[in-house]
Amino acid sequence: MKAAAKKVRPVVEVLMPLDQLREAAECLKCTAHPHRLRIIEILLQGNFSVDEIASLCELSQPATSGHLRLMEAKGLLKSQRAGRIVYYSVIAPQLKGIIDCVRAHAGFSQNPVG
Amino acid sequence: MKAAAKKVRPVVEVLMPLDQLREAAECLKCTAHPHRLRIIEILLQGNFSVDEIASLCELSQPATSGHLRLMEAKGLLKSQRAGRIVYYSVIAPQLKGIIDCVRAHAGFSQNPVG
DNA sequence: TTGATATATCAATATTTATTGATATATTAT
DNA sequence: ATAATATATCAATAAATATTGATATATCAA
Repeated sequence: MKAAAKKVRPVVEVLMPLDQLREAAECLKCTAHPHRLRIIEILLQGNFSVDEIASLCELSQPATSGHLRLMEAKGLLKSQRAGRIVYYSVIAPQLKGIIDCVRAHAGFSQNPVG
Repeated sequence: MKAAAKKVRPVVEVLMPLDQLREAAECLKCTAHPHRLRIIEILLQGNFSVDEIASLCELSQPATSGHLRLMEAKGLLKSQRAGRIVYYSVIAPQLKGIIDCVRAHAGFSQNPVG
């Protein structure tokens, strides 16, 4: 062996590129809000109008609209107008995974079977 | 049938209680940062010192320490001093799930097999 | 047109979070 | 005690987010 080999720790496995981490962080930040998590929970079960979501969440209409538009702007949701009603729905597949993860670790299970 | 039954939409399945959503949001908010995601990636592969993490992440020492203590304060990590070196490690099981979710949707797979 | 309903936008303030460098503390070796 | 190393804290400014109510727009019905 040559010169003082500096104590080397096991090399870390491949890490995701920063760009991807930034994107992921954006998405996570968007979901990191209790009311938005609830809205996502609801929309994972179907399409709902702003009004329906507002009352299911017990939120004001403007607040609900704000959350929905924020998530739409980030590409997590999409909206579709039918007359005067606007229906929102999930488009980002990662939302299912995030909610599953949240449920899994909150002592809550969607299918209380096991 | 009696009176005008108001058009009823399929009832939404059980939603998580707000308290749990608040907790989950706290945790998500904490992970929703590109450098912290990287730190979590690293710590999921073992225990590392502040210095090691700083250089793996190309972050300053104070910045690294700040992120680590924040995550420790939220109960996601723990630290253990050995002499003058402090090793951090993961304690919150949900971190694995979050990183898996992030990897799954970033066109990145840890085991580039399939 | 008017009125009613559904949704979106704005503005203003409050709160939180990020970022940085300077400095403090703790540990070990001499 | 002093020096060197490893980590933590502080302070100050910047930047991002949340929250609320008032108001605007759009659609439909009469």
